[in-house]
Amino acid sequence: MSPRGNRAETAGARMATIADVATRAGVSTATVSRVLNGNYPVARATRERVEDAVVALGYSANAHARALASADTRTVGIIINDMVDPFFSYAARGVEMEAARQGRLCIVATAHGDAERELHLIDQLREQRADAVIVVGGAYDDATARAKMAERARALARVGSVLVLCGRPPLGSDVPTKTVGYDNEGGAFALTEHLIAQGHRRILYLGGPPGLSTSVSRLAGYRRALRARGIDPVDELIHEGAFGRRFGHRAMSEILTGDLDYTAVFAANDLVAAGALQALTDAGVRVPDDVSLVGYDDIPQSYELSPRLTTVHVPLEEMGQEAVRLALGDGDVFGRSGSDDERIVGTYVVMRDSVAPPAAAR
Amino acid sequence: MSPRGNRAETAGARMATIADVATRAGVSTATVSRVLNGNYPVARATRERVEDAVVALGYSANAHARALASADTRTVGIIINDMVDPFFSYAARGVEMEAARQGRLCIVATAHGDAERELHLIDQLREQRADAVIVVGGAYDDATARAKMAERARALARVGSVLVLCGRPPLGSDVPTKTVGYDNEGGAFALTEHLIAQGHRRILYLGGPPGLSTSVSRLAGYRRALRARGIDPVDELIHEGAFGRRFGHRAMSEILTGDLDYTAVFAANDLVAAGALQALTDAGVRVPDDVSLVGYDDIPQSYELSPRLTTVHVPLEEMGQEAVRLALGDGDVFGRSGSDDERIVGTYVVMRDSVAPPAAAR
DNA sequence: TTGAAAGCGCTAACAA
DNA sequence: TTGTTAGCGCTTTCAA
Repeated sequence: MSPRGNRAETAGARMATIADVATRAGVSTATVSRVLNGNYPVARATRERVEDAVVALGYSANAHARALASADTRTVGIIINDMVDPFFSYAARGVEMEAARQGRLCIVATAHGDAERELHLIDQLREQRADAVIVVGGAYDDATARAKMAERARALARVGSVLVLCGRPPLGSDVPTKTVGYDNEGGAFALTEHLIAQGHRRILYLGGPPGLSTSVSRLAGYRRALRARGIDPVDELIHEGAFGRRFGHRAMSEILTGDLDYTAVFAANDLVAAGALQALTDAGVRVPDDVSLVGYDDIPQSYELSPRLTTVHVPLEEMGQEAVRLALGDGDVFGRSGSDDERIVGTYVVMRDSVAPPAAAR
Repeated sequence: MSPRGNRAETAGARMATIADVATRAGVSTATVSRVLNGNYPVARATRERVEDAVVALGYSANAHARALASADTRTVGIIINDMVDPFFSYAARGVEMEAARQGRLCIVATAHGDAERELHLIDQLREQRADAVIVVGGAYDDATARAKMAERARALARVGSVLVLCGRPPLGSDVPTKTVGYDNEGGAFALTEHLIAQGHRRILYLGGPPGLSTSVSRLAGYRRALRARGIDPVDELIHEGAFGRRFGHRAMSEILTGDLDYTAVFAANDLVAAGALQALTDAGVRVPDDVSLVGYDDIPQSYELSPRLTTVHVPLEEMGQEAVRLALGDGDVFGRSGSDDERIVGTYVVMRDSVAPPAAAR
């Protein structure tokens, strides 16, 4: 008997291997491999015999044996914060669909904002020898975190994989990563400018986990736009916290109970804006008549709010798609297309119905 | 030289294998394997030497070699229609989180409603030897489709995996599958009854792809409830189509241009309801004052609509979690907990603000 | 408590 | 166009 029983024996009939197919077709395993992969010429008659044997035996190639014997695994890993957050699920959709287009499978894991867990997941994905590991979303960008991440990037490179940072600052040119990003600072600047152009001068900034790179950049853009127009950003108008709808609702509600003075709200993302909008509406504050409101990301829901939300469009799905292209190429016979290490996707302000001049200016 | 270069050689330094660790620690590979897996006693001193070697070498076990040599892959596959549809992303979240809790990775693939693609994905997941393959969502339940799916179920069983049908009718007790479901017919019945109890008699039924098991059941519940109250379901009030927001909007808009008579709308899911609500609102029809509206699934967005939507709560995330538990157990040392093949999760009507008695009755 | 060694199922170099 | 065969890196039986 063999040294151990494998799972299929447990399940009943032994499952067919390439050797069984070879025997039944009267050829060698090498030939079977060739027809399966279609990478070497095989005589028509031979091929047909092999194909028949495959069907007759219900043969299913073992991807692990294949991965072990060859170079790549036809698998990509993606790490997101949450499966149901539109920011992440749209990015994941881009990754999954592009991977699928290339015949690759997609392992998706969630870190829920926990940096340690993110590192652990990268390790797990490295064990899987995923052809690429794509990490989506902002990061807490301190030296320690960067060092740990850089170490993971090198470890991945050592096993022939590649770390792709998606919507997160690069780690430095000495670290083997690819990155696809977009300009948070610039987008926030443009959005704030739009508000200022409408006449707003006291703009409440709401949301984003303090220290998270995405928050930091958006807040920086907000500040720079104010200064550029000679307005001094004041701390009492800046309320960081989180990226969720719940935070938006709670923070806005609290602020509404006070006597803070502002004519517009810059929510750090659309979810926060949605929460804030609900608080505003519940309090009888009309948007945009009484206060203007903007969001960020342009998730589809932002179009469905009433009023439809003015926001910055971020091509989340395209980001995901670009991430796998950058790492793995087009998947075509000519191999990897661009050999650059960084890609920037474009964003733009989309003006809808949640912004108007402040009441005093009308 | 070895017959071929592997990927790591391409990438530079050869990556460390278990043999390297063994050499450096001065033990056999068997011992290294033992400390890595912690499944056999190893002397403390030996263990420490091995652990040091692992760190020093930056060793990362090759999951494929492991999968090849042992029984399970610590991987589960899930097939959904779309990454960003809340119905599916919540189910996927349940699967991913439970899998993660068990230390398993989750391969997620999308079929976009294409039955052939779904079968193909099952085949791919079988090649991966996923410990379980979970298929989420309704199916077109004809004999051919059932036969093909049954064949996949058997093929999976042959490689020691298991097919889990989630929110889809069982294939019959002779087919090796597990299923976790919920009562669509009963939920639709209860929801329709609620509408009737409010005084509605002409209830528009909107949405759901005709023939899809989920649609079929919901429509059946709607019809049965009407008949139970002596109301004859009439075809002119039944408009099937799709499960998306866009369909809801378009269909409702069209109907609004006609002179169809109804006092309530039963949308086949919340997305359809959201689309319909927008059409209604845009047309100046007030919900629930002019017409009542209900949805199905209770996705979080349905709480955020105004008015908040009355709907049937379906525990999507729990369904996903139950699917992996049913297939793989709790992941604890005592092995699989329940050995049943089917689990039903409970649903209930959640009454919010989108239903009122018809105007005529007030 | 440890080691030797036989596979797991496949690919690809080499030879024919 | 095809076959032979040496691995890929790990687990597990068996023996010590």
